[in-house]
Amino acid sequence: MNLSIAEENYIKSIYKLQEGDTVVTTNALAYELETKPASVTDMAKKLKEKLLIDYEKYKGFTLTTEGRKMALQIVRRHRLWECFLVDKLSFSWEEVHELAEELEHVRSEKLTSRLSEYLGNPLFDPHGDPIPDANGKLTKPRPQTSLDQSTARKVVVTAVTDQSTALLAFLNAKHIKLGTQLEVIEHYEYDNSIEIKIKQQPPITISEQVAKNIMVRPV
Amino acid sequence: MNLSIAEENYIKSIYKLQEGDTVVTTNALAYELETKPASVTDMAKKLKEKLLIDYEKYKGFTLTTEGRKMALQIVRRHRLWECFLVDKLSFSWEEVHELAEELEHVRSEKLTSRLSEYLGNPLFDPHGDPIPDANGKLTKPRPQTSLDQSTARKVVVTAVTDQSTALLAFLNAKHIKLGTQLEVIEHYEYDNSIEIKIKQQPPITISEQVAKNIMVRPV
DNA sequence: TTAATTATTTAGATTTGTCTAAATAATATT
DNA sequence: AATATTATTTAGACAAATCTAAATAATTAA
Repeated sequence: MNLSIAEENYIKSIYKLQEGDTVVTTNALAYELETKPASVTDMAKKLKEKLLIDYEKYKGFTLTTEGRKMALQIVRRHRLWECFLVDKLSFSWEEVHELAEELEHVRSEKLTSRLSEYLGNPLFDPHGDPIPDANGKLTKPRPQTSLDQSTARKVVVTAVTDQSTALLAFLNAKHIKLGTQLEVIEHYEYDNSIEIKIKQQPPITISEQVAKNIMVRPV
Repeated sequence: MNLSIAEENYIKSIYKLQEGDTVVTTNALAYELETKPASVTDMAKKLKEKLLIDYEKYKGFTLTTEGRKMALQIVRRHRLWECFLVDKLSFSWEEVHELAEELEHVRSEKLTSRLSEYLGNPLFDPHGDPIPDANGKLTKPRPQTSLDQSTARKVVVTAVTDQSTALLAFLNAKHIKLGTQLEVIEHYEYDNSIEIKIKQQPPITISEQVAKNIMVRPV
């Protein structure tokens, strides 16, 4: 099955939005892909035709087994390229998403497996997301909660769920990156903001909105 | 100036065919791009509009200064990716062309310069072709002649001009690659075939056609 | 349960890059 | 120089991916 770049992007986004067995709606997908609902309907017909999604008018979409397989291959390539850019070319983790978005569309099983091998067959990308193996098998994600839900005092940052430039820039300014150790000092119930301390730095306060997008694992 | 992948491929092919100041013809470009002359004419109008080529009806095309600049950037990316695939991912030099053909279209100055740096700012790609620097400056190609014109007895293979799978497979079978040392034993005037010897291997005979496509440098 | 709102789809148009078939220009041949 | 051949361009069509505006279905609220 040979997909166009556009089709790959749709499949990837449906995968991303599907989370479990949720049905993906037309509007949600249009928003995710920064396109119009009418365009999504058009593409949905094509993907159904190719047996990559289940789709009935007005009922939303879910990936078929074949579609999920495709999605996992794309995700695999995306995350491996992110590793490459960070580990080998010294990009910072907030810069790599866009580039990986392009590199992921080079479809070569041989390239992908060689790249993976070269990187030491990593299990997680720089954002902490698991990398599917060649068969599409995902390593169980590390036990993690969002910072606003965490009860532990000492935690490590394992992922950031919102990839917006705004958030990533904010975290960068505060010197918070993957692997950064945080100590939770105080949880203010009034607005759910959190006071944290990073080693050798003065404590800072983080809004609930930010805390929700920082994933952590107890140390 | 933001070019589509199709436009980039046209610019690159015109650059390739232009060699010096030759005017590129519609048919030659159509053949190179494996497309139809009518399509070439269509695209020529667009590229002229964008000031990347000089073009008058029935008179062929040449790149403008701006067009040549674009071409050199694409060529730079292509050849750097070839280096990466061979040096880092252990691909053999005859496999990398197609993959580089795709990777070259990721347009990021930062990625390109980081990649170049990571590879040690190489001056030549695995086929022996010079890599333009960030400003589009080309290193003078190494002094080389085709094997059929070479007068030296001992030579090194520096490049292969014909990238066809057939030739590359042939060379592979004979264990001839970039950097291979050859000793010219005999030049048969009858059919211009050449008898050569590779270290620790029995002598082999090579047709004029093959010899024309193997570039060598005296040792 | 009807009306209002929101979500989704359809119809028809647009852009990019391509094609075939026919027309025209340039070049080669006699 | 007239004719034949080859190269190039034009005209008109098509597929992919998108869009806007209008129509229709589903959902929510009164």
